[in-house]
Amino acid sequence: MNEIKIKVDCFNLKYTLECGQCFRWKNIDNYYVGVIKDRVIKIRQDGDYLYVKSNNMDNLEKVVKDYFELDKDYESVEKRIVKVDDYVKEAIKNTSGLRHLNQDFFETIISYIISANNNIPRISKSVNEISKRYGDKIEFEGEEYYLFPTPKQLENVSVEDYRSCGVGFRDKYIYDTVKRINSKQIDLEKMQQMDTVSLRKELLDLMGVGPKVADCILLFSCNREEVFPIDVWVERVMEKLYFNDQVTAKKKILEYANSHFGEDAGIIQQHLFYNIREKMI
DNA sequence: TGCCAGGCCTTCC
DNA sequence: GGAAGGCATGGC
Repeated sequence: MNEIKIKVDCFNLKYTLECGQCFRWKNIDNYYVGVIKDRVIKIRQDGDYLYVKSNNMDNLEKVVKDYFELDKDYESVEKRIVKVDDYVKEAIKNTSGLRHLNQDFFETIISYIISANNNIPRISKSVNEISKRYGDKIEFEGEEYYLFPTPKQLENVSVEDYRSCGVGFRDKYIYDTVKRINSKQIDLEKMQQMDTVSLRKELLDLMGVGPKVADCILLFSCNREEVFPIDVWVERVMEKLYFNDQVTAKKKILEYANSHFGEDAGIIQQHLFYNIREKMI
């Protein structure tokens, strides 16, 4: 049997993969196809079960559980946050089962550097192009897939090379970040062990990483659920719901989110974001 | 054609 | 330390 079955509670695969936190999953037939670590994954959900296929079946259940945070008791989290207020309650009602992922740190850093002042289709295109050119190729069920490259694999890639992948003015930011990693100016392994405040500071030191990008990296690849990334959508929805539709400084929005949402701010942000985007797009 | 896209950097005050 | 302006590129 070339497929495993995993029981899930309070999990929605579609919401989780389509809410905009990841850029490389494709919906083909009734499967989502993507890459986790060093393997290709084909995954679909039917009710309370996930069905997963891969070119590498070793330890597949653990790999999938780690990536989708399946061992976390999300039902109690949702039960807790619906009590915050009626707006959050409404958002949860529409997006229940949406989880933040545990994505690769390096890939997430580069992907979110590319995300600045960009749109999701073009971000995906650029990340896929970089993978195709510099990442390892894997064949599965007659198709070719590419892993996101390691820093080492990008060692000799030039600013111009990145530019030709469609990343625009962010070419030099990616180049600089990769160079700092390969020259051991920064250590990705150590960074991930840091407390959130120190880690955030380290990330902000990277070219092309500002407050929003840093918070996305923290939330989508480091499990820091207390951070609250504020992009234009979150800004809009927060102003609409909590600031009487008035233009409000991000600093003020952040203060409100921290005090009002507390340790669950990041999770609530995802539900508010996806809920409003689904309605407006 | 002009504006926008899940911001950030640089310059200037 | 806060406010403007510029920025690659594709889609509408």
